[in-house]
Amino acid sequence: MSSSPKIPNNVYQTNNIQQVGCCYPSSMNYSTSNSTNMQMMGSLSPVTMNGIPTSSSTYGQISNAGTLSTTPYGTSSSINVLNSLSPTRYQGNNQMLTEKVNNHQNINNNSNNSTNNAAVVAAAAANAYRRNFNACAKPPYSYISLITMAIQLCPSKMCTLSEIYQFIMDSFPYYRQNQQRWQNSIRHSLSFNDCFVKVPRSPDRPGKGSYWTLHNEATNMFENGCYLRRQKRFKCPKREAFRIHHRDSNNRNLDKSNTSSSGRSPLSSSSQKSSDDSQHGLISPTNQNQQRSMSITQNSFIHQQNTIHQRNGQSGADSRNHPVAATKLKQEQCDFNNHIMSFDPHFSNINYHPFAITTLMQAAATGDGSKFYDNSALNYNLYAAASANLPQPFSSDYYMYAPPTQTLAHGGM
DNA sequence: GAATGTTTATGAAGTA
DNA sequence: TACTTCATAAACATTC
Repeated sequence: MSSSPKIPNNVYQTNNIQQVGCCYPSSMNYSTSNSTNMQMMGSLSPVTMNGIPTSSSTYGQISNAGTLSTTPYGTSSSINVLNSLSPTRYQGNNQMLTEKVNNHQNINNNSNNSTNNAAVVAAAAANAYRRNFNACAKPPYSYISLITMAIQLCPSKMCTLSEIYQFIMDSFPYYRQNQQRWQNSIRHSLSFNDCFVKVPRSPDRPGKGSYWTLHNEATNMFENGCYLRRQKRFKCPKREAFRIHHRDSNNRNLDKSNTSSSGRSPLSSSSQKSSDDSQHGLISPTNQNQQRSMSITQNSFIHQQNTIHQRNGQSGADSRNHPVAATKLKQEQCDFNNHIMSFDPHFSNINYHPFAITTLMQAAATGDGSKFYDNSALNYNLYAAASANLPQPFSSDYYMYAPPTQTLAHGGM
């Protein structure tokens, strides 16, 4: 027998495409620091993506080339090719959109059942391809979106914090870096936003941390399916009423109010949300609105400066926020909504919105791959060829595909 | 002690 | 332009 580690049930592998599944709880250890196998898979360690070193938890799948790749799940004879150029939705523009639609229509017109089936899986591969080939780009999804994805894609609709972390890292290579930074933000988002509700563990499932789920009335925050920015922030009515009440109260007593050195309200209690959340209760208000109002003048000035920067083709002042690519993506989405949905009935259903992460991630399992398209017929053929070797169905709750490998470049055309 | 959870604070960017 | 949403940092508390 081979000395290869046991392959989890939800992991499949072919010579051409590795499907790296992740079934909650993730049973796979991707840490390069603990796995010599991962170091074997990539020729470079630490791995770099477009020159940017990744964290120690980087997957082997995004490593650079190895002629014979050994992974914890087996051996692959394929060559992972990264850093090659591929048009991506992060780099979209109007012309690309037009091309995409044309290609999409051509695909629909010319396809038979066989190629449709191929396209189902190819679509997911294409999406993952784009994701992986943009590994250093920040995904244009907010933390609230990412958490929502994790919860909604989980069959039980509940995730622990660590499972949310894992989902994000599984799905978006960008977040395999600077984990302390974004994980703090994730925790903040969970606590701060009313749309997330903490569910205590049952006695038969002991462990650290609670489960997190979506508030009953917040399950449709992203009803347009695009997960980019919510139309309106969800606020629990009870909490909002409490906030308003207490804000007014605070305003009346503004002169008297005295916060501690940490700025905490006397009402603040770190245990309050947990106890109240489980009962859909209330939390202490914040003074954020007041503080924001005080900074409006400065904010407006900065905003003007950034507008000038953007007119000149420069990014905003703060690189921490969404990259310019996200702006382009949103423009692309806007163009799509305005000009394409109107004449393409296939996209009139929001469930087919190509920017919906649920569409992207579930297509291989349930969807119609023909709704995907790419502006490159070459790439489409590669994906279609790749799909022939993809195992299905698969049982993983969360899944993603490694990028198509170089072997496809020869076999696909 | 590490992971998890809560809150305050600040500022960038989007929207009406 | 005012307001909202989101990202990030940090302090601190709680839980395992």
